[in-house]
Amino acid sequence: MEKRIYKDAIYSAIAGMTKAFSHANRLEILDLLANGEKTVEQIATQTAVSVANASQHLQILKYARLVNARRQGTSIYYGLSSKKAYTAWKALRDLAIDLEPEVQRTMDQYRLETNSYPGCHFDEIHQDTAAQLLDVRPVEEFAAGHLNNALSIPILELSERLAELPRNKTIIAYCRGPFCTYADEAVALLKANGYKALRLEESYLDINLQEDQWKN
Amino acid sequence: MEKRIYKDAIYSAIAGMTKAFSHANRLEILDLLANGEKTVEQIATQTAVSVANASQHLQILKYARLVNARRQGTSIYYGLSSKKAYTAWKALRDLAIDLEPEVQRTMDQYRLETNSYPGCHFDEIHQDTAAQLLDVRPVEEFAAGHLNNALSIPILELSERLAELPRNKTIIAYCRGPFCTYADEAVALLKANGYKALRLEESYLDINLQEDQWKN
DNA sequence: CAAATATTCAATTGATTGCTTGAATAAACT
DNA sequence: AGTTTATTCAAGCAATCAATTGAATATTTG
Repeated sequence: MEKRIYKDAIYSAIAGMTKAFSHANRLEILDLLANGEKTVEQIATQTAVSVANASQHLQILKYARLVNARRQGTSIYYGLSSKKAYTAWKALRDLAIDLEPEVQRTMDQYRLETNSYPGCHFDEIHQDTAAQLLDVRPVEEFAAGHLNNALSIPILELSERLAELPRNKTIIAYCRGPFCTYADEAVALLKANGYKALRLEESYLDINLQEDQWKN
Repeated sequence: MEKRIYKDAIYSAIAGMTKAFSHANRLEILDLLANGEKTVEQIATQTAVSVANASQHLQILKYARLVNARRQGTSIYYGLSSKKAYTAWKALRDLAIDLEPEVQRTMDQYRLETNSYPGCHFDEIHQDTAAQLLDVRPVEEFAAGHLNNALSIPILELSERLAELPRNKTIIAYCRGPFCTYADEAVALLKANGYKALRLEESYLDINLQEDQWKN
């Protein structure tokens, strides 16, 4: 094999897979699926596209082996194929947060408009006994994996279930990751009801991935 | 700001940056620039495209902030903008090596055709006194950064400079990374001349990045 | 076996991306 | 100042990608 042919083949194959990452909707889908399996319809609804369109994007992700599909009952559940797929998405995400001003600006503006307060990091609070972790994602996502000692109250039920939360602790709300707004909404609601509350910057998967690093 | 508008803005901005990664030639350029600054002409020559075409790809990479440009004398030198950019490329690369069969197959076939021998990893050899690290990249790349205790003999000069290598040690050749063939060529030449030689799987940057992880 | 339902396919149209060519720019050297 | 040289720009054409629509498929459930 010619050296040039070899390199072209390799880099083209990688670029082919990389193309799966280069569409806003597909990134959103990956971010969503990182938190647990979902049906095509759920994905379409939550990312605000048509079912046919979501299906097409899922085909592309499946062809690139970033997600896999599993039939259960009448539906097909799509899920992230591997942790490495999340690692790659996280690397791209962190890079963009770092050097794409548009991303920073949009995040800042959102937090300003919604009067969000500064978040905190897992390292700072995870052995603080005066802090209570609160997972505000849907229950299925909590079931698929969550931080140790976290309480599960989905954001939609939070206003009715405030009583379950300890009054004497700071509530640390977390959700799907840096672009998810559930935790911000939770903090706003909690503060309005007299709780001390903060948003955790990391998601469950970010922590999970980090812990894996120490294992190796 | 509407939640939907916010998410669309964020994911679109990230996808915009990600598009810079989704072309074979641009990946090859990133891989090249990770080893040190180069002029447009050098990049064009080494990646086998026209100068105008290389320039266009570089504009795209620059716009995405993955590379930056610096004028020196009559030429413009392009270089990787940050270590994070390499981290992201490495994450994509590793993911593809892991789950894109075409990449694996091509690498395997190349090694078979060129009778390449199995490589070794930095962990296994870096404090082995019976091993001699050999950097076969061009001198400028060696100057831009190299592994401790490595000798620098560019692949083009290797056949004339064999005498500089210790006969009693195993020569561990390394180059630009997993898709670079210099180290394979070096090992073939060394073995043909009676040396014990192995290819190092990692590049200088891979090790460098790994060491940074422990620092944090 | 038939009906219901979730998902995928196929075809179309418009938008974006990629490469080539030849000209334009801009800095550096004489 | 004029010339050289490296790089970029602009225009054009081909190829690829994206969203929509409506139909087709396949599996479950009755």
